[in-house]
Amino acid sequence: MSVVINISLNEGLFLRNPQDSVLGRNIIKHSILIIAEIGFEAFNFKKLAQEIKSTEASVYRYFENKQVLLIYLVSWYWEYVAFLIKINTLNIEDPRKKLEIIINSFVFAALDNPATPYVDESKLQRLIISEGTKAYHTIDVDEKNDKGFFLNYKELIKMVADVVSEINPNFKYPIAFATNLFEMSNNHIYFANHLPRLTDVKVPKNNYEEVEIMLNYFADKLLADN
Amino acid sequence: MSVVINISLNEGLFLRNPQDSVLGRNIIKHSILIIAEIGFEAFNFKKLAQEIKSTEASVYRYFENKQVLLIYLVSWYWEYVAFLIKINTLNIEDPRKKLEIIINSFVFAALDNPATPYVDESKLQRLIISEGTKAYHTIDVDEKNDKGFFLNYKELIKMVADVVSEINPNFKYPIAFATNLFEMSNNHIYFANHLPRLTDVKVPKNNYEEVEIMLNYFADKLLADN
DNA sequence: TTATAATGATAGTATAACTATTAAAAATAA
DNA sequence: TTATTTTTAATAGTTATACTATCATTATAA
Repeated sequence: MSVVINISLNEGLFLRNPQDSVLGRNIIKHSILIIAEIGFEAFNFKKLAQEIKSTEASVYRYFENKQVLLIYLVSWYWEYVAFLIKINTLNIEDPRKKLEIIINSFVFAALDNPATPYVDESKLQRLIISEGTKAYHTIDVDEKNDKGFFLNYKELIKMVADVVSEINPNFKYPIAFATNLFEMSNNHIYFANHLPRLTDVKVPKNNYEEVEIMLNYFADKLLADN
Repeated sequence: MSVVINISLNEGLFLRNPQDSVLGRNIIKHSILIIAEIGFEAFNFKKLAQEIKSTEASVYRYFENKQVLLIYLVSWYWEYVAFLIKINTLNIEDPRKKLEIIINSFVFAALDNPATPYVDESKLQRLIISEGTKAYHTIDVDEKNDKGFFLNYKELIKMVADVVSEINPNFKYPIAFATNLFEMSNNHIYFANHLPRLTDVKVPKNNYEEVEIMLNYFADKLLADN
């Protein structure tokens, strides 16, 4: 028996659902691997097609262009993190404990999950950390937003912000703090690996424990009732 | 009489110092305007050359490529913010007051300064907000870092982190908090303008007051001695 | 089995990101 | 002031990217 998680994403993100065919799943799988390896700028559909022994034209039948494919991958990740949070907080009452699990889920998202056979979670997380914000730092962000391309991220943030408000209803910026937790998590892993003078934490051998401790420290200070 | 601020940047960032010639200053001036208008991806040296009535080849004599030009602009901005902070905190003793001025300087950086005749600060800030992180989110970040391309940012962060430690020597993550102040400042202005559901603040007509208040709120909570 | 859809193979266009060469103009030094 | 050097402009060319179009082939579904 095997369980397969099916992540559902906005239909506008693709021309043909990549989850429904071998070629589609290959596109997802190998685009993650290639982008994680050579970076988003050097990545293109020709290289991807060569890797999966298909053609550029075939890849274009699934995704409008590489920018939208990136948004797809990022949305997939956000949905996956939301899924992890939901199952891990299922029986938890205490909101502070819930937030702890949320923070831990950012880290846990790097563990490979056999229920997602065509996604290497560890590589995908690396991609998110180094390329993720390029998904929404584009000149046409408003049009893309109108098409609902960022809904998954917004829903995830809303979920976290609600927990923040539960912990301390008087805290004035629950949404900003929720987005900040994500951004900090990604940024400081990146800084620790590449620009260590921009952070206080270390991540030896991709052990993100210090990042987790830091985020909880920030949460405690910010959400203390004083 | 006129005062002209000369920002000094790492020599590795350019092939010929753009501050030393009319063409060079034109490159700086118009690259800011064009990138702020059409975004970094659509920007290229041909469009820039057309705008300043020069040629692609001439632009290439100043900058290796558009990525390095972006780092130059971003570094220029960081140096400028550092300069603003220094003159505005000159006679201030109280570190909490200093941090308030630092936070205010992020906002103030958008005011046009006649002492920098070839830089439109307001446009440059918009560029930093929407494209800034692309300067260091590149596959060759380590090599660029080795060449000292990000020193200006690091120095600025160090200066802010020192103030943070002055306010509360027991605070465990002064550097992370300093970088976070910058990132939050930029991100939440961007979110307020493009993805409002990712923040709690509003920036009507580029009035960044709410962002300033939020950052000070975070600073107070985080640096309170408890 | 036939129709329909998905994929592959191939070709072509416009633009980007450079590099090279030579001539003209501008700056500077003798 | 002229001669020399440096900078810029004009032009052309190369390789790669980001697509689009067409048609043949293969898989799938009715």
